[in-house]
This record gives sequence, C-alpha cells and structure tokens, in this order.
Amino acid sequence: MSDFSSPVTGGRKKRGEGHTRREEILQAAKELFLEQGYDSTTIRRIADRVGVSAPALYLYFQDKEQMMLALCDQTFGHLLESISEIEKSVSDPRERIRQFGEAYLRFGLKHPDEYRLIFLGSNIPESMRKVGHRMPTDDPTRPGVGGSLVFQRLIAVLVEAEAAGLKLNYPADTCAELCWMGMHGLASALILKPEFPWSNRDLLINGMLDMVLKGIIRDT
Amino acid sequence: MSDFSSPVTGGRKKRGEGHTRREEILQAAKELFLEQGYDSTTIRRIADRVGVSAPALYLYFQDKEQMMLALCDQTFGHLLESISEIEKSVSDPRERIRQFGEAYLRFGLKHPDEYRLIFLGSNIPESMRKVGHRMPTDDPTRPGVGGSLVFQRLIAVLVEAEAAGLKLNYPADTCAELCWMGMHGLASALILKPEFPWSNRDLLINGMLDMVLKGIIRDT
DNA sequence: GCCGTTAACTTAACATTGATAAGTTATCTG
DNA sequence: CAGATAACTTATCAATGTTAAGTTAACGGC
Repeated sequence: MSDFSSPVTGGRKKRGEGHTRREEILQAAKELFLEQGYDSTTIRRIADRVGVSAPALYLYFQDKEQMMLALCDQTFGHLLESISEIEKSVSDPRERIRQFGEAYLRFGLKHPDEYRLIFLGSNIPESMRKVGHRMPTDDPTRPGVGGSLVFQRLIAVLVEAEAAGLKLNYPADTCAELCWMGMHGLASALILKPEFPWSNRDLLINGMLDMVLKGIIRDT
Repeated sequence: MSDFSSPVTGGRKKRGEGHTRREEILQAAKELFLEQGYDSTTIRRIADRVGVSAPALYLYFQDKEQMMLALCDQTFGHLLESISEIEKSVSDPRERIRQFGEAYLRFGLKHPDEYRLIFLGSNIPESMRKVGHRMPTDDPTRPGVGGSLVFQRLIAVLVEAEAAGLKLNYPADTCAELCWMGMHGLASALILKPEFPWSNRDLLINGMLDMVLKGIIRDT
C-alpha cells in the first residue's frame, strides 16, 4: 500500500524542454504498467510518480492509450534492431528462419514484461487490441505499428527463402502467420504461466522451432 | 447508441424464484459481454436489460467478475462435452488428436471473451490471472477452473495415443505442451487481433493442425 | 528593463464506473 | 392477520478518465 514513489523530477520545465517531461511520463508509465498492469495504473498515479498533476499528462498524450502505444513502439524498436542483425549475418534461408524465430523467442523471454505489455494485450482495453498488427499500407510513423514492421520482416525473409529455392507448404504470408503463431504460443505460455511445471524449457524451444520448420517447409 | 433493449422480465419475483432472476442476469450479461466485450459492459446496462436496478445484481453475484466466471464455467462445460464426444466417437489416435485440437480451436473462436478471460487473463484483476492452468489438486467446483480441465484431457489423449502404439517425438507431456502452445498461439492471435487481414482462416487452422501433428508425431 | 506571447503547468469540475448502505415492498408462514 | 424476510429500490460513495479554465514563468522584441 505504501505509495511513496518519489517525485524525482525537478520543478517546472524550461521553455523548450517539454519533451524531457514527456519522456519522464513514459518512463513512469512503463514502470507502473509493468508493475501493476494497464488497468490498475491510473493517470493520477503516473502523474504522482512524475511529480506533476494528472491533467499535465494530457499536454503530451492525447489519452492513456497513447502512452501505451508510444511504449509499444519504443520496445518494438529494440526487437527490430536484433532481427536486422540476423538478416545481415545469416544467409542460409532455412537457418535464417530458424534464427529469426529464435531471436523472437529470446527477445520475449529476455523481456517478459515488455512482451506481455505488447503482444499479450494484458489488461489492454478493447480499442487497443489491434495494436500489434496493421495493414502494410499504414503510415509507418503512426503510433502502434511497430508490431507490423516485425511481422513484415518475417514475411520478407520467407519470400526471399522461397526465391532462393526453398519450397513452402503454403503461401508465404500464411507461412509467416503460422510461424509467428507457433513462436507466440510458446513465448506467451512460458511468460504468462511461469509457475506451471513445464516439462523442459529447452526441449520446448527446440521442439517448437522444429515443429514450425517442419510445418512450413516442404519435405525434401 | 440506441439502448432500448426491452426489459423482458415480468416484475418482482415470487418468494422462491430468485434463481430464475439469477439466470436472467446471466443471460443478459452473456449477450452484452459478447456484443460489446467485458469492459464495455456495465453493471447498469446488464441491470437495464434484465429490468431491475443495478444493485439488484449484487443479490445474486458478489461482483462483476463472478458473473463472467459463472458464464465461463458454463461455456467451458460445453467444450468439455464436445471433447468427451470426440473421445467416445473417434478411436484412431492421430485423428483423435487432430479433432481434439480442432474442437479446442473452434471453441476459442466461438467464445473469444471466455477464451481471453481464462487463457489470457485479460481485463481481469491479478487474482484471476493464473486461472487457466492450475495444479490437478485444485478444487474442480471452484469457479474458473474449466480451462485446466480441458488441458488435462489433452494430456490424457496423448498418453492414450502413445499407449495405442503411436510414436511421439518427445515425452507425452512435452508433446501436450507443444500441441497446446500451437493451438493457443493460433487461437490467441485470431482472437486478439481480429481485424488483422489473416491470409486465410481455414488454411491457418488446417495448417496449424498439420504443423502440430507433424511436429509431435514421429515420421512413419 | 519591461512587456506581451505562450509553453508549462494547476485547480476545479464533470460524467461514468463498480460497489455499498439503508430503507421499502411484497410474499409466504404460522 | 402479523411478523419475518426475500426481493427489490433509492441514495450515495470513492475512483476513474478527461476537460475547462485559469495561473505561472520563461523567452524574444523593443
């Protein structure tokens, strides 16, 4: 119950420094979302932690949802970086797909809270449930499209793999969806139910990767 | 916006007839939850549809969550029935697994709110978030355990399949987990992102079922 | 130096939410 | 018919997201 979460900020911002306040708000919001979930985190508590009044948040964000969206894009950025790395360093198509999936998984397991926040819609209201994936034609600067960028990379990898001679069992987009669903199923299970007595974590990870590759790539 | 949803009920209930009012409330709550989702459905709107005052609902349910839980158990009862049906009518192990998965999937897609509640812990307080899977020793009459019963049936089906001579790629419990993760990944994706332009729903369902079976059952 | 513009805030308030307290009405029992 | 009580209502609560309207203080131009 103790809510003495220090207002760390100095007082009023100088004239051009509004954006630093914006980042303070994002930081506080992220902490609270992760600690207590979206619903339980109130505008007032975020404001308290930052050290400003509640309506002040509306100077920087249209509403509560926009704070969440901004955080989502921020986190997706990190994932995007690590998969770009793979696309550069790994050339074999099959291995690329596998490492792609592995990177996605590693990301989820290394940042379980962010993953929950972004992919699992945990405690996220109706209007937000569409955040993860949007149409390719959507404005890429619009908040909340980070997820679709990751997904588009996956499709691209599969299309390239096909062009490189790999035979797929379904159209590339369907394969991408199946791949993502398998990875997501594993990640969300391990993250959402850490207390469940999973038989063997590494076996599950390798098993899922094999399963996805077998399901997607035609038997030679 | 038009909310003229007829108060169908006659007036005050007679002395022993409280339980019928309880069922009217459940029915109204179910309709509204399915129409508008859990969050958007307010106690007052449920009460309006039934034709009573809002506090009257608290005569029959401890709180809003209990209404949803009652509906969940009710709905999961139907899933349990349909998988029992399969266990009785389908003897081939491989086909059993497949139909089991398909039933699970179609159930999830038909009851997205219940699915989200039980398996994704979305929109519900912390106390509920681990409901989906509990230890076998949990009280089976407690509200909200329907999900774990389903999972236990899946394990049983796989163990029986193995006993019937089917060769699995991993231990039965690992296979059960992989199977569930694949199904869950697909279900949660379709449910959480309904507006995403999924390539082809039926293709995805069949693809995932094939993928899971290929991943779990050893190549002949 | 001071003055006006305006960025960066605050206080007060609103409607809506889930939920409770306390009182009222109607039905059954003896 | 009288008292108990199931079945309900009205009034109210505190908390929520959000807005309106006013206040303070930093900077540029004169």
